[in-house]
Amino acid sequence: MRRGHRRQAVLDAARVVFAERGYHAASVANIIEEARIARGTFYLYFESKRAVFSELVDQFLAALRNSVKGLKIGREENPPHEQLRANFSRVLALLGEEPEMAVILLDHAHGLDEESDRKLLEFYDQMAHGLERALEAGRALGLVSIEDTEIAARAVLGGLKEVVRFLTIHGGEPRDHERLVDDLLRVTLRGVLDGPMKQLLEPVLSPLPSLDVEDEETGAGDER
Amino acid sequence: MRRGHRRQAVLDAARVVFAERGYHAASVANIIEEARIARGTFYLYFESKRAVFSELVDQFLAALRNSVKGLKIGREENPPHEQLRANFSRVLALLGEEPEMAVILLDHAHGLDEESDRKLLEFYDQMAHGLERALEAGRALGLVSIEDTEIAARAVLGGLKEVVRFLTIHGGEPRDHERLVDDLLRVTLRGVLDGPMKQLLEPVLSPLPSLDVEDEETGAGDER
Amino acid sequence: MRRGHRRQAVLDAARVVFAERGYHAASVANIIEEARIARGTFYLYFESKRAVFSELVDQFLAALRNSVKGLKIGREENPPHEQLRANFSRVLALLGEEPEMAVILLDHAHGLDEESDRKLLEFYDQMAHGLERALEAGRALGLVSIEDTEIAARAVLGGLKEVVRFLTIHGGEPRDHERLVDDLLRVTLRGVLDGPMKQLLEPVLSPLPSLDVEDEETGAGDER
Amino acid sequence: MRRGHRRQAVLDAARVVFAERGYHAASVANIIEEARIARGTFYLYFESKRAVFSELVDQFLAALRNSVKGLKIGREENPPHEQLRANFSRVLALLGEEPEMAVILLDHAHGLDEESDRKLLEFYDQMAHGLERALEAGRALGLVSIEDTEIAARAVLGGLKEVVRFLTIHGGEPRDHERLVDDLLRVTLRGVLDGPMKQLLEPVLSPLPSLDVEDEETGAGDER
DNA sequence: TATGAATGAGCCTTCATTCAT
DNA sequence: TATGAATGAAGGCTCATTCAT
Repeated sequence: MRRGHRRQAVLDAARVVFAERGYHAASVANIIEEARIARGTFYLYFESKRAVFSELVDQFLAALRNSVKGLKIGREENPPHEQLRANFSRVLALLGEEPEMAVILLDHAHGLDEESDRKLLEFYDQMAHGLERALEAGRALGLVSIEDTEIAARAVLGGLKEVVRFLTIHGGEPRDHERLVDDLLRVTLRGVLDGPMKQLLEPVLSPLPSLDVEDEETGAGDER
Repeated sequence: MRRGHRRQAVLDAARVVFAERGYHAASVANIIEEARIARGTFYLYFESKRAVFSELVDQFLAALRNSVKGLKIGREENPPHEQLRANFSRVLALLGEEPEMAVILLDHAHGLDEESDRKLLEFYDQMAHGLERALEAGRALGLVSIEDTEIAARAVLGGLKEVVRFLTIHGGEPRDHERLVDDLLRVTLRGVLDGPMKQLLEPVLSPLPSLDVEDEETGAGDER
Repeated sequence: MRRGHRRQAVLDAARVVFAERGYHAASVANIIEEARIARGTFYLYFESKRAVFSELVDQFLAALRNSVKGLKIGREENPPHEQLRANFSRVLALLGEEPEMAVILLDHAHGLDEESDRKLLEFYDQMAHGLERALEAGRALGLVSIEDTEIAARAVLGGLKEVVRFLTIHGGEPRDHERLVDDLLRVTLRGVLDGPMKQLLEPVLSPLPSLDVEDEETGAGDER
Repeated sequence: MRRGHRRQAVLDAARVVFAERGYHAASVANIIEEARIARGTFYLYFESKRAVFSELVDQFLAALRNSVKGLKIGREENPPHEQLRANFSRVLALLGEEPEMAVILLDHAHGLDEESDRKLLEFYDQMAHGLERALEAGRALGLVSIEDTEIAARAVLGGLKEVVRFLTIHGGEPRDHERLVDDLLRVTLRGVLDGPMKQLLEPVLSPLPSLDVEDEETGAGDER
């Protein structure tokens, strides 16, 4: 059996097992059983249980990174919202294709060790920063009104994550891909979008979150 | 030392240790060291390591549940968006006050056992259903346009979770509470809000997510 | 509460608990619960769990010893077999009155530590020696034919023990005391064979135990 | 090292350790030290400390059962007393060959858990029932006079057990096997009384166990 | 390269005993 | 004398990793 082939088989088995049981509950025994190899063989291809896990996560994070393109603004480029939509679509497609990795990433990749945590944090930071830059660009163009783009970016990121978790882990009813992308984009963008119509919207939006000075809800009584 | 006092001390120590290292990396040895008690004393108050963890999570979930009030619609009630804002405010305040529990809940409470997973899932389901009902109510009033309220609710929930994770775990710069609540509400509501001003907004929104028939983006470029 | 009274209460509780669960499965917690005293109180009266157990056993062994009288031969004395019968009767009565102690002695008093084992061994040795001396006296009088009186004594002792175990632990149907004593004495003194056919059997039996020189049974085929 | 070989080595070590210290005082540490294996190796072959112990006992009980043959009556069969003698001989030989198992069985196998207790009790019940059937057969043939065959069977069983205990645990002087078997058989079948004086004694003995119909001893004077 | 028996550090838990009140 | 919270030694068991074949 070709070396690379065997190695991949271990990765595949590990992915299934980790997704099913999480990092700690998954034992090397489970993995070699799934991969139908001997104990020692496992360590011929991977240094440790942690190493397989890390490789799975690293590979997948790389794929996710690759599926996200930085927004480019220019006459020849697609309009920003289309670029954003394409990113959403690719990311959701990737996660949909690899539900095991979605589970692993969302539920089991945290808190294993400093190194892994750092890498994961870095990844989400990158994603968030990408979104943030897009929002800031939007602000510069007068399309985005929200000031705290860092928070907004995290919220958008979190919305994506939770929807994926809902669909893959919670067993939510599968959605049509295009429609799902649209819905997410709408929820996301209509929240931050703004523009020349802002004035018209104000009557609707302003009563909402006490944006205005004369709004006197002191928030008192809201604490538990 | 009063019995309840000592028990609380163990809970406090456990909270710190679990937040710092996660459930598995945290040993009973760590907890009793933090609590400065003997090994046996720990088991005087808790049946097992799992039991302390569960109690921490259960208590906190209960507090979170209590901090969320179902939206009531009526003349004497506050307007829905204010009720929603109050919920956001209370939840964020609670999580802000107990950052350790936020860490535990968001990063370490998954995948420990079926029972715990079920409880956690149930909790998030409840929160999501609450939001969903609110959205559906909004739709009935013509305020909310998005159809897939289930997805929208999950997205909102995820936004909240991720922002909390960002602020407590990723070490994001702390925000002013009121402003944070406002921002989250804006991101959330402007995404789902709709109403009489919709027509005016269409020129801005319609090019976005291929809502219109004549929109010809075939989804090309979505492939990964 | 008088000191002795309280102490006795602990002993009583311990007896019940030890008989029910055995030495190891019985915890100090069980005993104090049964005695309805506090943990510390237990140690006011006894040095250790082992100490209570030892005291129970020692007391009972003493009682057993007291119930056994050495056989006296003389004109004014009862005939030996009556003295033996009386001993059997008293021992069985005592064990019957304290089934818990019978259980403890027969099933749970072995192998706890060197010291206790020695005492127990000593006790059984004494009992066996008493029987042995009786048998030897019988031999001197030509009443007892068996040569290995040590083995015979142990066999008799074992018969007694097993019958008691059967009646108290195995839940054997209770017997009428007098009849039981008689039966045990008969089995012991005359064996199980009897009846009008006894004389006829003698020719069959006598070659049995290779008492005779001309006995040619090679015993071949009996080994496994 | 062959798998079965290592497993047997663990069993051997465990047998020695359990016989020496009893079940509770024996630790897995003791066993692996005796077997000169690592901690984990022990659990490679046995599920638990209890499991090794049970296997030892179960195996030995099975061997004992196999060494006992039901008595068969018929022209071609050996006479019953020879069959009985053969059984005694085989059982004693087996116990003599495995003194550790004798110790374990007699002193340490009680009271560990319900399941084990049940099995042990069952074993002794089987042995006792075997003896009982033999006695009943004897009664039918007019060879056995004792009525309470259940008690008699237990007494015989107990005699055997105690003699084995004496020889293996109490450190009794080893006996010649054939002679020992004979002696036990004699004690069992004919009791300890014998000799030319037997006939003379009959008038003395017979009033004892109320064998005779016309015997009117009311049991007076026997009470303790 | 492949195997799987062997290893041993480490963890959770129990429970007899102590001690401050 | 009585209490019961606190103690900590000790033991059973798991499982990632190693190594001889």
